[in-house]
Parts: sequence; structure tokens; C-alpha cells
Amino acid sequence: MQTLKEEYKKCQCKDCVNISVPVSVLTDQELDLLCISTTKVTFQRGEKIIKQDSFCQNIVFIKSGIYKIHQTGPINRDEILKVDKGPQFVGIPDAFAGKVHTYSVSALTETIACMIDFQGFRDLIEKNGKFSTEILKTMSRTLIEHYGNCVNKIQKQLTAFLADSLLYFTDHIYERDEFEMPLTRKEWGEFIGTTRESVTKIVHALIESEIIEVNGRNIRVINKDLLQKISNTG
Amino acid sequence: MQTLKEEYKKCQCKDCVNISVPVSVLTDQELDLLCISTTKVTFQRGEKIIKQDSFCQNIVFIKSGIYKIHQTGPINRDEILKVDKGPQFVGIPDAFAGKVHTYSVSALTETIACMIDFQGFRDLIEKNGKFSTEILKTMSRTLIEHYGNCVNKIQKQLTAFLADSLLYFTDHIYERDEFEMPLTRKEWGEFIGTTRESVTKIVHALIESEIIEVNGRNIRVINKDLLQKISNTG
DNA sequence: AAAGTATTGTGAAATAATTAACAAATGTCG
DNA sequence: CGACATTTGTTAATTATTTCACAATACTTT
Repeated sequence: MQTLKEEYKKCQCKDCVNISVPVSVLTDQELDLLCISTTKVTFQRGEKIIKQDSFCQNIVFIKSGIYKIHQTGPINRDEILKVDKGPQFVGIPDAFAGKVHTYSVSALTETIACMIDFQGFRDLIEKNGKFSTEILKTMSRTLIEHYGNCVNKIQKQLTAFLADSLLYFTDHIYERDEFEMPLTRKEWGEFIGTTRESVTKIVHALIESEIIEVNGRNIRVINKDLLQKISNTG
Repeated sequence: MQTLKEEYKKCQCKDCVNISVPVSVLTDQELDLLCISTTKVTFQRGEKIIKQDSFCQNIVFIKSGIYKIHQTGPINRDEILKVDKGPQFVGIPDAFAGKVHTYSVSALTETIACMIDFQGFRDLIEKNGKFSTEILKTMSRTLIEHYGNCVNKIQKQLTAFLADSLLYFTDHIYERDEFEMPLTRKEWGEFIGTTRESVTKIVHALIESEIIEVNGRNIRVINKDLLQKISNTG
């Protein structure tokens, strides 16, 4: 068994070469540079990884775990802009756009995250064109996904958009049709832009129609075709 | 007076050094490379500069003019994701994320645009770290703005969000309190996520309250403080 | 186990916004 | 200049969703 000292000494960034495309294009020397600017932290469910309105000292690489990106709006209500899982960088747009984080990032499950000093990260962007291209690709996808998501949210009725969120969990986050919903009903409401009460009602309608089975946080999709149809018809 | 040939020969990209930060960090040699990959086109109001679902052959530099970024959603209704004016790059996220444009870009006023071959553009990103950093900054701002906009749209009531859009035109687009609204009522509805009828009603309520004066497309904000207050209170 | 806190369920009343259908005004083109 | 298409205004009826108030359940903490 390794001693703590050895564990600490071991460069961790190299370990992420296989799980992150942007990291994989870095040279060994650059990986060492990244390591120097990085510190690894574990977060429990509910803990804030990035706090809205705080200064951007670092960007974050979520190694594993499910997280939410959320923003407090004018009504003083939280909106969840995105739910995703590691491996993934978060907080990059804030770091490039200004000095303050415009949104929070919180752990929805236990999450292992690497806090990367922004200065070191920016140097890599300037020096390695392949790396900056990959980061650009990542951000591009984020923006485009969000455009689509936003249009859906505006145009679809609640039932359809809630169906979307269910399919997002089964197909993207968990890649199976039964899962533990990491969001409370209130958070689920914040995710699809409604109230917890409305979530309850729609979920129960879906249970009545025998489209899903629900046992507390456990959700099982039993009629995916119909769920997809509901999602499509708006 | 210049002949057409001279006009054609003259490198136009150099002319944009003073109006675009990303362009300003390019070397003379790189500017020449950009020029080779670029062709200048003028669009009239209503013309599509980028068409949703078409292949991404080029990204676009909007030199001057007001444009809209819009996407057809599941209800087969257009949503306007953004209205802005040149100088500005558009279409970059699509080019980096995939092969097809996920949204359209259309001219709202006469617009001068440079169509840039993506291959040449991508080479510049890979070779010039300062350029890629500037493009990253631009995209970061776009994403953050859109996050904020999306949260506002969800949380605010229509009147408040329409007030937002008015302030956006006076403070950002025109930088004066009287302007010619470049959107039809229908488009204005698509911009704030509602119907043209609702736009009419809210606009009339604002006229009644002596907050704005309207004469067809001409709009004059006469009580900006109150408009701001309406925008704030949601 | 008890007590307290956070989360979830439920139904009726209230409301913001949409829909639909028609009228008026404006712009465009031969 | 007149005809046609597009854009805008207006109203009442309809609807999806929220709000509110209260009950029940699940989780923590001592």
C-alpha cells in the first residue's frame, strides 16, 4: 500500500489523459505545469464547488461525480442551467469573460474535482494550439446545447420538458432506464423552470399513464417510446 | 475614384484591425492568410447570412449592421436567441462543435459581412495563442450573457422582460433613447418568448403609463428610470 | 426514541398569458 | 394609382401554470 507521501508526490494530471480529450493533447512537460497549478478536492452532495459572485481564481476539472450549474435570478430564485457529470471542465467561461463567477457549481453526488489556477491554465491555452482548440470545441458544444435547451424550455409545455429531463438522465447521465434522481423535487423544478408542486403533479400523471415507476428518488422509465413521444409533441 | 479592380485587390482584413480585438492580435502575415480565406458580402434586411441545418463551410465576421441569431424550435416557431450588431464574429460555435449550423443568422438592417473559410480560421486559432484566447473570451462572454438572459426570460414576467429588451436597444444597440425598432412585432415576440399580440398589449400599457412614445417602428423612451424599475421588479 | 427540520403531496382559487377571429393600417409592386 | 400582401391592433374566451394553505412523509440530530 502506498504511503500518503508517495500518493501526494504522484502527478495526478497524467491520470486524466485517458478521460479528457483536452488533457490528452498536452505534452508531458505541459502536464507537469498543469499539475503544479492544481489541487484535488472531494465534495459531498450539496457542497458548492464554485460560488456565484466570488472572484475567479481558478477553473475546475470535475473528475467524477454529478454536478449542477445554477444561477440566482432576479426573483431571487435559483435556476439550474445545466446538470452534467465528470470528466468535464467547468468555470472556464467566467474565467475568460471577467473576474467574477456569474454562476455557482454544486455537487449533486460525491464529486472529485481538481481546482486549477487560472494563470497556469491560460498559459497552456496560449502556448498549445491543439489544447485551445479542444477547449474551444468544448465551450462551443456547451453553448449550442444551451441554445437548444433554452428554445425547448420556452416552446415546450411543462410535461414535454419534464419528459426531456427524464430522457436526459436515462440517456446521457446514467445510460440506463432506472436511476436515483440526484435532484430534489424543488431542484427538478429549478431545472425545468417551474415549481416543485408542478413537478409533483406531472410526475404523478406520468405514473398514472404507466410511463414511469417512482419510489422516492428511484425512477424507472417503463415506456420510453411514449416518453419520447411526449417530449417531441411539445 | 478607385477602380473596382483596385478595390478588389486591396486587403480588407487589415481594415478591421481597429474594430475587432481578435483581429488586432494577428500578425501582418496572418492577416494576409485571413484575407485569402475571406469574401465580403452585403445583405439586405431579412436575408439569411447563415441558414440553420446547412453545412458549416464558413464562419462569418459581421463588419457592420444589426443581425439576429434565431433557431426553429419543436413547435416549429422561431426563437430569437440574440440580437446584436457588428463588428462581431458569428457562427464560430457551430463550426467547432459539428458540421451543421444549429441556428440561423439573419440581417435586421443592411449588413456587411465577411464569409471566412473555416479551415483558414482554424489554422489561425492553432497557430496564434493570443488569437485563440481572444476568440475564447468572445465565446465566453456570449455564453455568460446567454445564461443570464435565459434566467431572466424564465423568471421575469413578460412586461419586465420586454422592458429588458427596450433597455438593450437603447443602451447597447443604439446607445440613444430614441431608435427605429429593427424587429417587427412578431419578431419582438420571438425575441422575448411570447406572441405578437402580447407585445402589442404590453407596448400599449407602457405608452399609457407615459414610459415610452411609439410611432410605428420609432420608439422613444421618455421615462427610463421607471422602465428600469419595471425591468428590475420582474 | 423523540424532536426538529427538510422534503414531498394535494386540491381549490387566482392569474398571467395564449388563442382565435376580425378589423385596421401599412408597405409593396405592377 | 389601385390591388394585394404583410404587419399591427383589439377583444373575449380559454388554458396552462402558479400560488397558497395545509397535511403527510422522510431525514437528521441529540
